[in-house]
Amino acid sequence: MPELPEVEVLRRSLEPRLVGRRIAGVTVATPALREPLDRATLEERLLGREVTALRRRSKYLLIDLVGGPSEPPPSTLVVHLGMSGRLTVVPDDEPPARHEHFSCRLAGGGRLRLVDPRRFGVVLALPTAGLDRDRHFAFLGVEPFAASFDGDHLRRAARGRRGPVKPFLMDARVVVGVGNIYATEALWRAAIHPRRSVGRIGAARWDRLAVAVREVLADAIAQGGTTLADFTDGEGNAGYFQVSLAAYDREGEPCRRCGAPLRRFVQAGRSTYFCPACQR
DNA sequence: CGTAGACCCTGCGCGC
DNA sequence: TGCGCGCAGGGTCTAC
Repeated sequence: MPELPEVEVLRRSLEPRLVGRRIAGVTVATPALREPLDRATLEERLLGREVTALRRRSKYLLIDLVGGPSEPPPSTLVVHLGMSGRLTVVPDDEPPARHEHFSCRLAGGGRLRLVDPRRFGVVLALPTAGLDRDRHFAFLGVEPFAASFDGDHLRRAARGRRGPVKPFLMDARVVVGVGNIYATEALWRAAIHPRRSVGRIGAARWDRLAVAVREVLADAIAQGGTTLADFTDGEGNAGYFQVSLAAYDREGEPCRRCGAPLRRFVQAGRSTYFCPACQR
């Protein structure tokens, strides 16, 4: 469910509600997420600490923490929402929700909780120092809003590789944060066929694609993300970029550029939508 | 080596 | 109304 824009929207909404707050309690209700939750480590690295900042790397939300009884080194709560995760702050008297697998009680009131029906999410606590050498982050590629992400980056990354451009664009070693929706949308914006081989894309097309990726992500962030079923920000608000989707989930509907009916097919196990007339 | 497919899990919408 | 099927925004592992 959440790609980069949704995690960024979540980060921005939670930041003012969490920075400066202290974690007074940790509850692990369901350890069996994509990776088992380690209650002892979570307690050790979270309890009694104060939130200093919220960051994002790829589709991971990073909640930085300092302090605690024994002056421990800074730690970071890492949360990945998987497909169906929702992270929100709710009042203390809010009863535990179905699929509320993990929560932190905040000193002074409120509870940060993860609700995740499909349990593809990840929650872990790591030392802040050396975070990017952790296995979850060590092999991640460039952030799409970094200065180094451009057509040239894509062109060089594609060198020596084969296969269609859409799975390439979704490969986090190439560029992070671009999932099925935004890969579909970026290719539509750049008028590139999702099946086009990466070996048959010239510099001009790579440039166009890099611009399209950045634009579609920025537009989605500005509109609060895409809510297909269950994405919300940290206060429970839905996004509304779904009304701006030009290709995703629009099989049979007219292309907004040329009017031809959009088509759907399955690529690398995921639904892909494209305009057979103007995406080449 | 890189790429394709299965798999993890629950919920929902659809067709019968 | 009820049931079974297919599908869903992610990532990782195995098999070629």
